[in-house]
Amino acid sequence: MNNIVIVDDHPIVIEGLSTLLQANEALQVVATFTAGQAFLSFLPGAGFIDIVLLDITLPDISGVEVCKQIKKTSPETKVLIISNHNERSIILQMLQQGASGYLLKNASSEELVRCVHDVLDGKVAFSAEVMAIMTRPLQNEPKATPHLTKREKQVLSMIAAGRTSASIAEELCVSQFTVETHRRNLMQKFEAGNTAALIRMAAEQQLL
Amino acid sequence: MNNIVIVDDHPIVIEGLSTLLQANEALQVVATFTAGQAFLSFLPGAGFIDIVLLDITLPDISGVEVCKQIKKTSPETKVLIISNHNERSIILQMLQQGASGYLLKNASSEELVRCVHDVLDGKVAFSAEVMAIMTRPLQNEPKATPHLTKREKQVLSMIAAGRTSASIAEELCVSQFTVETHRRNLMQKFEAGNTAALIRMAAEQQLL
DNA sequence: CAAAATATACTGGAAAACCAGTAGAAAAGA
DNA sequence: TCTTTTCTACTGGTTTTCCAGTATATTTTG
Repeated sequence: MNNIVIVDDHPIVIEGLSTLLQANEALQVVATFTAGQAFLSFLPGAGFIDIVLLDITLPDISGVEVCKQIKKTSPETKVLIISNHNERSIILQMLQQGASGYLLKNASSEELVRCVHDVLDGKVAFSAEVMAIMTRPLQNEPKATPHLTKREKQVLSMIAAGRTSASIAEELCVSQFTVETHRRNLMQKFEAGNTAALIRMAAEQQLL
Repeated sequence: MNNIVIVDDHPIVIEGLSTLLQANEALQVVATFTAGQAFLSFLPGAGFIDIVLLDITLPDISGVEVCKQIKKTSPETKVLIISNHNERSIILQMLQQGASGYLLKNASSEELVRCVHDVLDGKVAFSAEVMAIMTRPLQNEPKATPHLTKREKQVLSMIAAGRTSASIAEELCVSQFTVETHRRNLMQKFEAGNTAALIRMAAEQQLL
C-alpha cells in the first residue's frame, strides 16, 4: 500500500486526484494540503510517505522550495510535479531539485496513474506532452530561469511597470548609469536583445 | 434534477468537479468535454442543459467564444466560468458574453456548490476571491482587453519576440513608419507609456 | 582574511523608440 | 454607394535605450 500526499492550491484538483487514485487499491491518499508551509509543518511528524503530488504555484511558498525541503527531510520520498507550467526551464529546475516526474494538468487520468506507478517503481516519468517538450530541439531558450540579484529583480519589476531608467534611478536614489548597467545585465542573463523580449521572457517565467 | 455539462481542458479538474457535484442529488453531470469544438458540436443535439461549467483556456477555441455560442444556441442555459484567470477585464468580458457566474479554480468545494446553486436559482454568483477582485477600487487597469486588429496582433507578437521596428517592417513588407504607427496605436489601446508596459500587459491578458 | 559577487558609476556614441501631427488608399460594413 | 475602419506612410524632432568598454566600493561567501 503506497501512501500519497497531495499538495495543490486547487481543492477541485485535489478532489479529482484523490478520486482517481483511490480507485487504485495499491494507492492511498493519506493527506492533502492547499499550501506549502502547512505541508512542510506536517512532514516531520508524518509516517513514511511514498510519493508527493506537488503543484509548483502555491499561495505561500514555491513548489520549488517545497520540493527542496522534501528531499532534504525525506530523501526516499518521491516527488511528482503536476503543474500548468510547460516551460522546459521550469521542468528542468524541478528535476534538478529532485523531482522524479512531471506532468501537466491536462494529462489524462490514465497518464496520471501510469506516472504515479512509474515513479513509485523508481523511474523518471513524464506525461506525453512533457516528453515532447523535453525532446524537441532547443531554440532560443534560456537554459534555466536566470539567477537575479535582489536589485535586479527590483529594476526588472519597475521596467515592467513602464518606468524609464531615469525614473527608476530617481526612485532608487542611484545614478541613471547604474540602472542602465542593471538593464544590461538583465538582458545578458535572459539573452534578450531588447526590453520587449526581456519583459516577455520574464512574464513567461512568472517573474513579474 | 439539474443537468450539468463540464468543459475543461484538465481531465483531473473534470474528475474533481464531477465527484463534488454528483454527491449532490439535485445535480447530474450528463457530459464532459476537454475541447470547445467537441462540446459545440454536441450542443444542438443535446437535451436541455441547465448549466455549463466552462473553462476559458481550451486547446482549440476560447471559452469566450464557447460562451457566446451557448447563449446564441440555448439562451436559457446558464454558464458558470471556472478559470485561473483573475484579471477583472477577463471576468467582465465573460459576464458581457452572458456568463452568470465566475469562480477561480482555487475556490473551495463549498463555494463551488454554492455558486452552482445560486446560478441555477437565477442569480449572478462569484466566489469570494472573485467578489474581492470585482469590488476593489480601480487602479490603472484597462477597462477591458482592447480590441486589436489582425495587423496589430501581428506587430505585437513580433515586438514581443524582440524584433525592432525596422526588422518587422522588412518582414511584413511595409515601411518602418507604418510599423511605428501600429506601435503607437497599440500603446494607446493599452494605455502604455512604453514598450515594456505594453508587453507586460499583453502577457497578463494572454495575448502573446 | 581573501576571493567572489554585487552594486555602483562613468565615457562616447549609435540605434531605436516615442511624440504629435497629417493624410490618402483599401477594405469592410451598413 | 456611402461611411467607417484599417492600413499605409510621411514630417521633424526629442527621448530613451542599447552598446562595449572601464573601474571602484561594498557586501557576501568560503
